Amino acid sequence: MKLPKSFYHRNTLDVAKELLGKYLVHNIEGVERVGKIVEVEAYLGPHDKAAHSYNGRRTPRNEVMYGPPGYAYVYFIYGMYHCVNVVTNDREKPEAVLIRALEPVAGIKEMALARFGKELPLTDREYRNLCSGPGKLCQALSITREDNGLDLSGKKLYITYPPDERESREKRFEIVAAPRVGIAYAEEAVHYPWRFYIKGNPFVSKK
DNA sequence: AGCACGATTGCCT
DNA sequence: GGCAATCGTGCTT
Repeated sequence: MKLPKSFYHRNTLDVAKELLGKYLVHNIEGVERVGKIVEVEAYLGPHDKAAHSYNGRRTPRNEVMYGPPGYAYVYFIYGMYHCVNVVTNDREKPEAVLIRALEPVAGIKEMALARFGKELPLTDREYRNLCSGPGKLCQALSITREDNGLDLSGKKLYITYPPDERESREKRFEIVAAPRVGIAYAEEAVHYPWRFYIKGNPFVSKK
């Protein structure tokens, strides 16, 4: 069951935390690649020095952040990687949540081909490395700028509740809040605890 | 038109 | 732990 638009149309920090445990799905020619979201980061618009929309910056790249919530903001970084975000809160409030890591759920054969160019089985190390970072998960799910602006309640790229109802209703994990990664330039925002991940999950990025 | 750099990753010492 | 890879983007000239 896909998340309703109202899920995204709320306070971005709440959306970020509640995205943990949900399933991100990319459907490529009928084959679904699925991962459970285990790590995210919130970017809070004009007053967040780490955000692409800091100080109201609005360009062709980040235009999607200024649109309605519940859409994908995908950008290209370091000349070789992509990162995928969920646009949140109100229209015209340029806020988003970066998906930083997934626990592989389905379509793992296709993920392995996209990431490592090899067939299953993977080593334990490769398996843990499949989606344990924002660039890695985009490579594994073949998410590119072609996916920028997609409706996350659509058919191509979407987010669902986990299939086990109880899992979504109960809290079966603890959430850790920590400083965000890779934003050393962001001055006072460097220490904001807006990175959230599932405590103890082996697929979270870093060690 | 030119240029510095990035919401990263993986390889090397 | 250090650092190269690699190029689109945003800002300056």
